[in-house]
Amino acid sequence: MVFTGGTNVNQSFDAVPTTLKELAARAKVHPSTISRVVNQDPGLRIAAATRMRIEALLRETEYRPNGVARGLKLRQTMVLAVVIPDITNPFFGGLFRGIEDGAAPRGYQVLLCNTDGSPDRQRAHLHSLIARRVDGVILASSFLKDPAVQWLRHQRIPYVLVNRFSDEGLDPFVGSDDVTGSRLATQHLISLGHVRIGHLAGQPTVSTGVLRRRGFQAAMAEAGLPARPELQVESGFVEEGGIRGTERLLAMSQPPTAVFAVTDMVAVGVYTAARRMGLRVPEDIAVIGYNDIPLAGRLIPGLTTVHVPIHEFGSAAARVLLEQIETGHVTPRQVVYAPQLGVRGSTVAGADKRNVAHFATNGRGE
Amino acid sequence: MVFTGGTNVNQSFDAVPTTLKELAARAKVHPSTISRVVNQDPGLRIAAATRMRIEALLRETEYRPNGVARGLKLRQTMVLAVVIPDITNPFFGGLFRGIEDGAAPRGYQVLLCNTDGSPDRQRAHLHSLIARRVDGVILASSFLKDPAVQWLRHQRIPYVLVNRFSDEGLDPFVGSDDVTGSRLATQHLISLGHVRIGHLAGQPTVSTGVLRRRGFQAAMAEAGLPARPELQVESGFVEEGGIRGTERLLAMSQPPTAVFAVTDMVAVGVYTAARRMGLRVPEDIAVIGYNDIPLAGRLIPGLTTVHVPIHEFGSAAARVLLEQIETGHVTPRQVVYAPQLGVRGSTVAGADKRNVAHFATNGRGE
DNA sequence: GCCGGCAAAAAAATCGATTGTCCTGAACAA
DNA sequence: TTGTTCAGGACAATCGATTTTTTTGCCGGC
Repeated sequence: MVFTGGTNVNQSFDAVPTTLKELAARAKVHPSTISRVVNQDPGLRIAAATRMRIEALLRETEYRPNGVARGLKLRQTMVLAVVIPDITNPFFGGLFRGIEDGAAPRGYQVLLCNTDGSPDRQRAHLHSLIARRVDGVILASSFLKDPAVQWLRHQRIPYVLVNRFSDEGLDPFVGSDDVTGSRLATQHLISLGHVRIGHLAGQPTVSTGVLRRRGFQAAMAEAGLPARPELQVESGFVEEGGIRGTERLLAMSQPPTAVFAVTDMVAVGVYTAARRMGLRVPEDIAVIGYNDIPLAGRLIPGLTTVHVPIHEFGSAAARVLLEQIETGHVTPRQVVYAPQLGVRGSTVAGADKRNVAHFATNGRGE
Repeated sequence: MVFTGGTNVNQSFDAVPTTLKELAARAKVHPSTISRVVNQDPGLRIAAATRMRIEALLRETEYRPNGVARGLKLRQTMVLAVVIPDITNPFFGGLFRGIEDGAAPRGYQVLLCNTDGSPDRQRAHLHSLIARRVDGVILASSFLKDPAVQWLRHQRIPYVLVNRFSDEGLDPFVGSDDVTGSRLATQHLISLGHVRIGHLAGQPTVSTGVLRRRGFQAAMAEAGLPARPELQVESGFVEEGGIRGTERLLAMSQPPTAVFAVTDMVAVGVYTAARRMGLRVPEDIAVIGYNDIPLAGRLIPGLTTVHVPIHEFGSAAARVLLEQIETGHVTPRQVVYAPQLGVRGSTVAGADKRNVAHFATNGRGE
């Protein structure tokens, strides 16, 4: 690393952004008058000459009211907060874009908080956010029976849970029907003739983990197949857990011929582990994931997965939140999307050639 | 989509978070006294009994000062802002984590703004951020001679440019040496015997685009090879441009045998286009990228690329920014990292087997 | 000549916290 | 007895805007 001191410009921050009071002195009117012009007060009666003078001054100085002072007086900050486990996970990247795309047109900006799955960090972030008086919170990192969510309920601040819930039906929520989705996934594997099917089951502390496992078990039972406990392995929700879980599954005397992973990232772990062990997907082991992140379509073979509208999750969450903010009421509205099966080459050899759809990111920039 | 009204709890937000004044009334002291206890005013002289009474009250009510009021009085919001093209691009995901990891331990939270590469949106975001009185801005979406950056300089607010600069040396900056990096990449291709080398060259409006192209041209010249203009194609910085650019390159009568892509995402586009045209990487076309995003190591074959410390970019940017904030001075400090070549299978067949390093994300959660 | 009525704009209160200054007793010295 | 001194808190100004309330002229009407 090269480290340069740079040219010694060394400016200090002394220039002050203009205040209403200063403008008032310049225009020889009272600050309140300017404020009304700025905010286009409907009941404002003002002499044409004065208005012109003020408007000219506003243009000249490019005056913009101090948002902090405004926030204090109006009791609204025009800031939303998003709390997620980790923005480098593509699922949350897409989710965030959905949220911002829903919030920005209405003038809101968005604070992003990563918890890394730590309840402590989640709690700390939430406390800060409430103290900051953000106008609303979108929480996508909650646990089952999450104390932080219970606390949030009592703060009487608009909030929405996304993807994961804490206590079913008690909170405003946007997500999909995880049981149905995982049943779809499992049925797909069953329909292909798989009998020994493994499940990488997330975590029992998170709703998506529990529900997707439940759907898996339901589908197995409906098909008259045994859902053997040793074939259901906790994996967390990211790649590393998928690798470990796959190693456990494939070390069994009679390993499964197919694996349903609780998320696409876990499914990526299955690919990695299979590759290390010299197994082919889907011939030696079929894999199905959940979420349909952009990466799923890029893997070779393409990852069969349960598609959920990630970006829509975000924009719907923003809608639900803004509705609460604007009406001042919290109806625990639930928006639940129906998941859909997306078949690619990780379960059906050759599917990738038929199914040429690419799930490219809309990414810009570097 | 299923849409449920939810149980009609319909609570309104009437509960008010406690204020200093209310606490003062309860403790029968003046608000200022409580404030001093909360902030552990060093020069505070207070009777033990009074202190106990106040502290008990603080614990009981879980009082936390209103951040907006505090921000107004103290002229600092403890909020930083990050402006980037698109968070769904893995490069920026990693960058953001670096920033947050650097800022959170010091008590800052971070606003995230996506511009989608639009100067208008960038300008709009910056205006809002300044009006909000964020304590500092990290800008990773700037253009060459960017009017928005020039404007930012005059706002006398702490800021740092990351990865891209606007006017070399004029602003605080964290990034890597793009010319060196792209020279490394190009020399690598040359050393493998490639003579007709194509370059997917980003955009001439962005410093990384210009500098990486310059490094490419320099390496070609140093090797006595012609850097033919028709082999240098503008591609933007994401996959779509890589696809289009590759189509143009490969449609030539004498197509290049190797391509240096300005970013890994553009290189992904090369893979996609090559695949569609039935060409193999690296046998028919060698590919090298830039940045070493996690995806690069997952592609098959693995993508040879110029490694830069993405997470470090973020944490260094946070450091530089916080230094400015805390000292109150803006030294246009430049932190420049040396890029390194990372060879994988996209240029050297078989390299993936030797080079088993995986660049997994640290992702948590869904 | 006085008053009502209205246009135009100034005043003042307020949001919630921070912080420099001032006030009140009590203890102690002269 | 009369000051001093200092501990312990109260007061008040301030940050920058918004919004309700008042004030100030000026006009016409009677």
